Amino acid sequence: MAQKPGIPKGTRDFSPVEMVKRNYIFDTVKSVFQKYGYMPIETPAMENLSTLMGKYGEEGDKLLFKILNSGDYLSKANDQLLAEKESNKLINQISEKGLRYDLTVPFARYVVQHQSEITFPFKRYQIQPVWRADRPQKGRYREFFQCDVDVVGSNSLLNEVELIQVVDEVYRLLNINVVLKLNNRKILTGIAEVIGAADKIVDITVAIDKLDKIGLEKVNEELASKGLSSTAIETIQPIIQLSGTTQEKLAQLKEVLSSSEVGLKGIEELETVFTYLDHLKLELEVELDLTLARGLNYYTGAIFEVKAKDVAIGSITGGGRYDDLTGIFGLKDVSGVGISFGADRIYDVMNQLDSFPKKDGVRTQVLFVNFGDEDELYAIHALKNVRAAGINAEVYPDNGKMKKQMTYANKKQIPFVVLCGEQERKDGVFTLKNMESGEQSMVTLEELVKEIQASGGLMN
RNA sequence: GUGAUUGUAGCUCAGUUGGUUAGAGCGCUGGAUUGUGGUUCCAGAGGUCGCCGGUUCGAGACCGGUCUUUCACCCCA
Repeated sequence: MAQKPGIPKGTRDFSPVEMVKRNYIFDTVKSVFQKYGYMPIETPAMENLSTLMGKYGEEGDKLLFKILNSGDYLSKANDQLLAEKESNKLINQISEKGLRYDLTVPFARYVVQHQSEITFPFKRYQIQPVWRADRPQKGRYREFFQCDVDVVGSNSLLNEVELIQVVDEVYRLLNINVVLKLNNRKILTGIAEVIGAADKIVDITVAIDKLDKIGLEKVNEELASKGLSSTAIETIQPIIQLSGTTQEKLAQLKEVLSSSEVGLKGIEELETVFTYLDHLKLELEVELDLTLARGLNYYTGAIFEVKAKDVAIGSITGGGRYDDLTGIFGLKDVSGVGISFGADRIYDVMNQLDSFPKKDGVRTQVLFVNFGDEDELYAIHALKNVRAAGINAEVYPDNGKMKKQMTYANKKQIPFVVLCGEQERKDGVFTLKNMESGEQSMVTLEELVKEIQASGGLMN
């Protein structure tokens, strides 16, 4: 009995039509990355679990896909744990590999492992799928592609500025209106310091991140429930509700954080970045947003997030600076900063806005109808010349009915069809049919090539 | 992980309080048209109603479980 085929939850097949669009996104970001001097690398889909575990917080560990050891994976398992169904404790006995959760941690691993061959600062980009075992929902998949650009081995804020330029250029090319939100983890640390709750920084950032979602009152409730005193909550009110221009916000912050060295350092960094951005006069809207926390706990400086203005789908790009990601793997004092473009969400946004280019440049421009035998030979000979002229062309592989071959051309939206049977072959010509207008004419090979090239080739 | 939601032909969906042989549109195949697609007309093929179990004389419909879809929460691209 034939079983119904299917794919795992949260994964997707991509049809030719979708791939053309996806590749357009990949090609666009790649071209920008390369323009700024970033070079490609790739890393394996699976990493050692020890590389992945503990890098994304408790929640992240849960969302890691673990791979069962090969062979008799239970043979080394502890009997007692097995009997008690202690899956969490059993994991490291039955699994030593996992699917990568993002591209940043594998990159840090790569840098440490290849440090002797790398010239710093190292600028790399990486476009590969990542996997997360959470429940799929709108704009969330279990397998999705990230397009990462990172610089490691440089503390300069010029890198932050450059990455913002990359964001600006990518989204201008893709024709998406976005706003880039900028914050600095040092400021968040400073806030926690000022209210004497340095250990609560994660709780505080998570709570204020929800401001525009659940409102001020609920945020304060959450802060209280996490054990913050009412005076502490009182102290950070002006920060949560900061308003005015960027300059005004920074000035207010300076006052509140005057007693915190890290806090002031964070403000200074932001000021520098904003000053550079002012000089560059980007079209991109850059907004200082203190409610931007981002969950990944390895960020130490700048934090970025990009949202589409016209589509509600969550962030489509995110990133930040991490001062010590390579430290865990034994390479100290290498700071890095990077951002990640979420290709799948960008795809969803562009689809909703219908902002993909109409002409894709990849589909077949002309189909040669197959009449078999000597006519077929005549066709493939001409076909070779047409292809040599840079035209995407194919011949129908079987001497099938005309109706079938024409239907094929129609379905594939091939704009031209060439008919060359006995008569044409004897006269050394071709019948060229324009599938859009229905017109057809007898032409020589040269005229055929010229006409297809002149048409721009592609209908939508 | 928590709370909802969906599943009937290749696709989109009807299917009455539980009652004979489960329907439509689109698509597909063949024909009208042996060298002409996208329009039209005619005919045909295609379904263990997601899966397992239960209630019932009788289940596509009701109940339980499971998988799947979509959505919200947590978290995140």
